[in-house]
Amino acid sequence: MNIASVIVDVPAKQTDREFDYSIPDKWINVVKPGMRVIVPFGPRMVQGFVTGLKNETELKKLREIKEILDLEPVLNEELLRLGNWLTDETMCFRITALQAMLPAALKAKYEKVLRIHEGRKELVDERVRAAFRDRKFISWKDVLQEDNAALFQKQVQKGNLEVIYYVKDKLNKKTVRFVEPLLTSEELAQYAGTLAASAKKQYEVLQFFIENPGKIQLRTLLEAVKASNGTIKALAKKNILAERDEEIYRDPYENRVFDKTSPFKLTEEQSAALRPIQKSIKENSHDVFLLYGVTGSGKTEIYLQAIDAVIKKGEEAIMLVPEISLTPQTVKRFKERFGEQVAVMHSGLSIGEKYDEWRKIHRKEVKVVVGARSAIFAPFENLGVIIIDEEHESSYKQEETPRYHARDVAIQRANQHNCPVILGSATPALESFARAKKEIYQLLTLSKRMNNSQLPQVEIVDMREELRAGNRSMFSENLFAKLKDRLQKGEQTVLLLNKRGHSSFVMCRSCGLVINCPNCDISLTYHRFNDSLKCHYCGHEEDIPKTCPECGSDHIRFFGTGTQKVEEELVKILPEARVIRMDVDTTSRKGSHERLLNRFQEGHADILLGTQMIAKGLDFPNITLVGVLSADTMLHLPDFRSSEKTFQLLTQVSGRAGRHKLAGEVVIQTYTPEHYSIELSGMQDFDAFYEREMHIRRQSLYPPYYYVALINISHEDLMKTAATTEKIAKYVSAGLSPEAMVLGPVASPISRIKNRYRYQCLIKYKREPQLKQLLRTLLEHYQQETAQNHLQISIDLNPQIMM
DNA sequence: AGCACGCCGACT
DNA sequence: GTCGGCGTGCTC
Repeated sequence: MNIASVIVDVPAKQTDREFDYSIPDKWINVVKPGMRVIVPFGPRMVQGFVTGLKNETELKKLREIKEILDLEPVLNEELLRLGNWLTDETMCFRITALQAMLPAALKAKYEKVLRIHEGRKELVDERVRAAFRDRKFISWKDVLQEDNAALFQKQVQKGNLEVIYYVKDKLNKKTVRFVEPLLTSEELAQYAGTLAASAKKQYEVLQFFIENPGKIQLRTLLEAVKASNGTIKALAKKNILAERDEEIYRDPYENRVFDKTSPFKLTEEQSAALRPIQKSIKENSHDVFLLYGVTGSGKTEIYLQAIDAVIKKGEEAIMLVPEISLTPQTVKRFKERFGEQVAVMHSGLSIGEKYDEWRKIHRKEVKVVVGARSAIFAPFENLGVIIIDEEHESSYKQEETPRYHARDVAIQRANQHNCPVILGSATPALESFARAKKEIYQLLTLSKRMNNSQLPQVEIVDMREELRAGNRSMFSENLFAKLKDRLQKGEQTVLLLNKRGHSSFVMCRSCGLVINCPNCDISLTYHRFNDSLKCHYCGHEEDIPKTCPECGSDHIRFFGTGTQKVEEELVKILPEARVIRMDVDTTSRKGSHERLLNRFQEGHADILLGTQMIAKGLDFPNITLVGVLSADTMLHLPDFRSSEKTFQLLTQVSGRAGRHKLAGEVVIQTYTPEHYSIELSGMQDFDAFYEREMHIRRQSLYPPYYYVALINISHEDLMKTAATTEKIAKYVSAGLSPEAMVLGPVASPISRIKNRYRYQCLIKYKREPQLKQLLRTLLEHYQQETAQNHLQISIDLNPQIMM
């Protein structure tokens, strides 16, 4: 086996295949599938993944693997297979799939630098030589910044300058400096006696080691003896002490003590739900369970006990949680139960921290991973269970390539490992519930809350009537009265507003002009924080115009309501209330999410005001009121799931109230109280909602009755975009069976982003075995135009959002 | 994706 | 004649 098949890190259609490399003799039996290597590719060096080994190839001449990056494969056999499955399933490049399964730290960085060719210094153009005066290497990137790039290029052509291609790891292993004595305590004491009288600090350090033998972290030592680095250095120089850097894990949860908890006693309902899961774990059978339990019904305890059973069996568990509810509170529950056996993975960690958590899994130092979507790729080898909490959450679908859904990956992996999958939710995705009803999934139901607490009382307030009654504020009489009441009682309130920023848009009252983003077809949002207008899509930022750019009038006004504005309003009407605002703006800094929640939990605030991110996972006993300021914001989005999303959000947020001893109340403000998703979420009646929504889906031919695939096309030129989409729609339509429907072309809901026009067409189908092949041919056909970046085509099978 | 190679128009 | 623009094709 002296030839390796390698997938190179060049995400392009033409390079999306294996390339063969010969393995240098010294590395035969060292190189294994799943390892990262550096290989020459054309004139440069690139990173690649070894996918297989073989003895023969059709090629006459092979180039050699230049370097091996891993001691152990980073992808095991199962994950390599999963990579192929992902590639096929999401129609991405193989390299993209492989990289998606690994932490970002393992992705290569490339650098191209120039150096004067040895012995040719005199031949180099003097202007170029001048640039090299104070350095040996010049980065090609820097050369391009300057206006004499051509000069350098010529020198390269002449062979006077050498081009070196670097492949660097993003990988940084964190090290900490340790100090340890090289002598025994007796020898140290003896030596201390010989020290000069002036070397007081050195004497103290030696005393320290006599009392505390063994290695110690340098920083701790310096603090303990109040010495400086120089003292240690001096002793090290005399070979009394040794300094050494040791690799450590960054522990995002260091300095935190988790009290060990034991399994709670389950209610009868919980036990009944856990039993079939345990059976499946015991028998290694690949079952998919849908754990359908109302908010507060104790799903987490079932997860914990299922994981416990898996650990006892010597196997491993993956626990997926939506990104926004991966709160310290959630993590705590798992750390408390399983202690050091838990790794945590979420976007709040730095690249290095994520890498360290990943390594704990890779080195089999942990048994459980709790994480967001990408944790589904945790490199465990004996999976015993995969759990997806809040399985309906759209964040389980990755919105960039590879566009995978963690639920599908979970089922695929569990199939390979012969282990069960548990999908949990109080408001399952329609697709999942339908599958449970068809007995593809096993339905487990929890209909009662724990602690015997009742589901909260929900009141729906018609804001149109409030307006008619002369109340123009954003709080209805009812909600305001209840807010005041809680304030008096010292109980807490959660207020949900599904919009960030201050106002949703800025308009001129004289001519009606709405200030739009110059690059995107979307209105700019006012941000009070720096008093500016911001585009949420391309990041464009500008000052608020003093006068209307269209008509010159100064009647510029803010419309719509954002969390910032509500906060200001609260200060006005309830000045005594202490408010914590949580949205993307206040939680962008690392750990701020946690800090705000802690403050709320500890009772330093009366009202928690926030966007969607507060709807999940909060479990605070003192919350007795939940207010939804405007339930309809999501309802009118151009998306066939908008009713489902609205129902889920309202039901979830309602579930935050009255989870413990105190009873909870919910006030939902809306302009469309008659809408079934609002009405039924008020009754917390998922089953009725399911029936109602399924009926609509059947009539309108949407999932779960039909599959959908979305093709997005973008181009700088509007006509070209429309024309190409038209052609694509025709082509797809012709290639599919008559039962399939192709809708469009239509302009995307946001018809322009970053100066590119966007069109889409939607395919609805039941069974089209040739669909993927057809789409692949389509991509191939436009390959040239997409390679030149004029045209972008993205295909999303089972899209979660229609933008 | 890069990068080389090659073909064409514009300039010393 | 040569420089540099971009279209074309290749990378084990």
